[in-house]
Amino acid sequence: MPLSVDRDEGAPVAAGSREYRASCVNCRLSSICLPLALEAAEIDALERIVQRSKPLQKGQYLYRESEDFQSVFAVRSGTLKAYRTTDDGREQVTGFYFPGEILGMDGIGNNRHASSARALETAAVCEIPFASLETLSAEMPHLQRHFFQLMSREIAEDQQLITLLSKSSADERVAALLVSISTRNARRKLSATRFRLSMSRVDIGNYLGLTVETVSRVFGRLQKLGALRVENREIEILNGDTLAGMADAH
Amino acid sequence: MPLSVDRDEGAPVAAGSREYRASCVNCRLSSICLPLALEAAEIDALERIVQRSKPLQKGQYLYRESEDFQSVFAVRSGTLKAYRTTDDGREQVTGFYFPGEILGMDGIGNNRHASSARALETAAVCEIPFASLETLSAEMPHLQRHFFQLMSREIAEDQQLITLLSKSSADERVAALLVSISTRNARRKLSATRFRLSMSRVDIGNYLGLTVETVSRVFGRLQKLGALRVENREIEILNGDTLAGMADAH
DNA sequence: TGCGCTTATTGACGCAGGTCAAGGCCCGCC
DNA sequence: GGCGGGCCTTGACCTGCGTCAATAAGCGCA
Repeated sequence: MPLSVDRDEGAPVAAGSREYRASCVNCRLSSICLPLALEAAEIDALERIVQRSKPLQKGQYLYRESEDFQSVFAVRSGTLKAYRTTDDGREQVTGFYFPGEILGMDGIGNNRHASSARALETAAVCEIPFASLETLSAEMPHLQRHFFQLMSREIAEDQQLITLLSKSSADERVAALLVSISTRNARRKLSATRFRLSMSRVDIGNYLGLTVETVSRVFGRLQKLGALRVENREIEILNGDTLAGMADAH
Repeated sequence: MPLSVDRDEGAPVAAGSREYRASCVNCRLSSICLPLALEAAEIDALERIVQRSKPLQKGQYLYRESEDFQSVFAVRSGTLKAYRTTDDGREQVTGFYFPGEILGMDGIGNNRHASSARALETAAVCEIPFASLETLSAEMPHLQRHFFQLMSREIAEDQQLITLLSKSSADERVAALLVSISTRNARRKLSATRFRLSMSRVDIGNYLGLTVETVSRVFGRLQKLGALRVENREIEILNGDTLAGMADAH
């Protein structure tokens, strides 16, 4: 039996709303996506620009590299990966995005998506047209600040990945990813110790700058150490301290 | 004889202004730092918040990791490096900043600098208090957009570095850095083919995820290939195409 | 319930780049 | 102008991870 199901995590806590327009007030992810001290009127203005689009099937694109940039997106449910393609055709996964997280911000710079994004499983997103967001930000200082902060954090996270790729061993990289997923799960009130990986070993390896084989061997090693129990894509963290220790050592 | 001297590249084109307040209108770097269609009144408002601080000596800190975040900075002259320290004391250089470029944006996310920055040689910067910038951005849509774009580009550049670290050989990494420096020099109307590296081999290696020895050997190899002439920190690019080819291959 | 495809594991082997060590050179300082 | 310390180079050796290859295990589909 799978440890988690693919439910719509962004669903309103109280059921009943059947309108199409987004309802940020009722969204249980808003504490992650919009941790803002906004007035009721402000939230209303925000909801007016946010659109819930239809769910993406596994493998479907949310946007593609070098397409016109129009919107950023908040994940409601499911997982997406973002990746860029190098001139010679290789791919580099630049991030995994879980419910409550925002993606697409790398396209603002020159009005063109700098990466592609596709669903790793059935996923739903909220679309936030960037032009509207800009207008609204000028009127709502909280919102402006919030987006500056979101982007800044994305920079800081990328720098952490840079450090990881540049300085850490295969074991440390995998440990760091698992810790990251665990932490992000906890933020969403899901289990920090048992979860199902939505990405393949190939994606993990690609993200961490490793081959599939190495990722597989690392899982084996971590399991032998007793830090982990791996069963296909189901993960159980048996010793979080060991894992955390590896993650930021070196 | 060194190929370049350490002059104040941000100096006004026309001499004579002796005021302390920044003069963006006259700054020859403004096309890089502020490529904006701003009204005279707007530029004036901007200048009022920007402060020229006293020059940094080589090795001096502009800011330190985990210090309170107050401002972002634009480089006027010289070069700075930004780096973060991992829990176990290792350093990871996350970027080099040349005249006209902006640094410090990774601190916005949680009001604390996410990295340290220090001068690689005598350097001067313009300080831009972020609180003032936010206020001004709310009034000046162009400016707001400009900063969203700047941050977005920083994300996109970090992603490029991620790809480089994850997928490229030592030769390709070094080639990519040299091409990057060359391009950025050209933007500032300096020679794209002859320049002096302001950073040590250690810094280069650290940035690119390589050891000093490897960097040194790569310089040797590139020289043997006839792509480059290296004399201590003086670089002459003899075959830009070869270099560019290596930089984005793989 | 079985077929075929994709995904994951495991082993054997090679190599790019790390590590260790030894000089040499540049440059600031007295 | 010579002394000292950091910076850079070069060589010899070693190892972690990539590569190649074979097999197994999951999963959608009929």
